Amino acid sequence: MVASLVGDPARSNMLTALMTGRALTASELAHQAGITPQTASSHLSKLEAGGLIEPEKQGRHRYYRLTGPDVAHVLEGLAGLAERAGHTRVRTGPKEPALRRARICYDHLAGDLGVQMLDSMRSQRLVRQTKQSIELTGEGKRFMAEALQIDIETLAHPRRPVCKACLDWSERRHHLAGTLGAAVMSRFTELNWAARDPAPGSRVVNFTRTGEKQFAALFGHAQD
Amino acid sequence: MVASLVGDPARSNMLTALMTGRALTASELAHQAGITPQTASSHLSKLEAGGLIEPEKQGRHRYYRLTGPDVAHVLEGLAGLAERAGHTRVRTGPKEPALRRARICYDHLAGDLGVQMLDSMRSQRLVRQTKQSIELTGEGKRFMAEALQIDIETLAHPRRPVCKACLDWSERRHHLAGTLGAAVMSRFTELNWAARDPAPGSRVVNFTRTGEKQFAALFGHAQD
DNA sequence: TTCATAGTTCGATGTTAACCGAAGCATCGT
DNA sequence: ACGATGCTTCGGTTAACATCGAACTATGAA
Repeated sequence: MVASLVGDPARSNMLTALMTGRALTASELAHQAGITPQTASSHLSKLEAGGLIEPEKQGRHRYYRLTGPDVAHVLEGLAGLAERAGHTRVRTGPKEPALRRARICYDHLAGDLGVQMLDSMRSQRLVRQTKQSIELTGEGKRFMAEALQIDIETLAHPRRPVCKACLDWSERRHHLAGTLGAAVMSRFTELNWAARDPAPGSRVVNFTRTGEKQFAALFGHAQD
Repeated sequence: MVASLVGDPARSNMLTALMTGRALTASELAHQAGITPQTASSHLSKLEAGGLIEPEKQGRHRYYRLTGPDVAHVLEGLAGLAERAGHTRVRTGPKEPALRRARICYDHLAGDLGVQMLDSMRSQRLVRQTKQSIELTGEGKRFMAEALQIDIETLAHPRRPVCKACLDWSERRHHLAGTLGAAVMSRFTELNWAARDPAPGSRVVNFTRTGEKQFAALFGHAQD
């Protein structure tokens, strides 16, 4: 049954990550879904057997993509029904609630707080988001310099964008990635506002008391 | 999550039964899905909470229908994906395999054998099936009279059709209902070809050795 | 009123499947 | 050759949920 494939939270997270049309590797998908590679592997083979995704081997990577636009269409339809029912509440994947609150996504902040930050930046007009790309406004550059002592000019990178929207598996919305996202996260760490959980391999990010307060002052709930 | 609602076999059976557009009572749906009323009640409230179906009270009955054509549309889309993947294999509901082989659906034969019978009748040109209605051919009338000593003329009924296609939950295909379906089943019983399971409340139908043989001779696997 | 039917709620049971650790290929880089 | 990385397979644990029996509510019939 196809529906039961989509029904599982972890698989659903993977599929939404693939909705962009891009092909992603198995480990990227595992990361997006917040599960280990072993578990992801099992899910991916099930999705493949169900004809929803197809793999492409490339070196030691396996890239997966949706098998076709019809799949994306049905997934959108399901999302539409969920929306209509006000049923959009996030069915979180497995494991720790702390992971949903704040965690590391590669090198930047993800989870509830990560999404909240980007939301706030949008409503404060610090960034302009057009379709797939994000751009910092003049206001935004000033803000980063003054509030966080981050010089945008130093963030340019040949292969990596400064701002990038990254899909958040626990929130199903975007948080800030790119070199700016990384810079912000490391600044948080330097300022002793937050620290990665000491447990080996953990992606949880713990905020300090003052960190929480400062974060709220800068990116507190937007009223838009 | 909407998809997980559709993913469960029992719920999926109920939904496909509702795909006709008609509203069905809770017990009818339980019957179609092959589960007890208690279980059905739980499923129905979940489907209602998910916004897929809506109830209508009428006396002591609760009629359920799909909330809209968009729901039906998404369900069709899912079925389409399943089809495309050659993934149409029946994910049966719970319980006894005997129930899937042959059982009573109100008063006629359902399950694997029920579906097989109607299939065979079609390929033998005993019936003509147009969209939603089924009609016995002249050949069919002769067949019923000779092979089963059933006189079609006596089967007319003011409120009930002689032939009717009834959706089979375990096979997802039609079997024969209506007064003819009932007549055939009671003939099978009289001829000692089959008998309802003596266990109280059981819907299982047990075929005798000779019954199996005779049935196969009349409705053996069609080669169409 | 009393009985029967339709449906729900509650509690207990059982099965399924997601999950991860550990170990096993395969591929790439050196 | 060797180690590192990406991914898979295997085994055992755990949590979620479908399932049913029994008891309860509501509606209709006698």
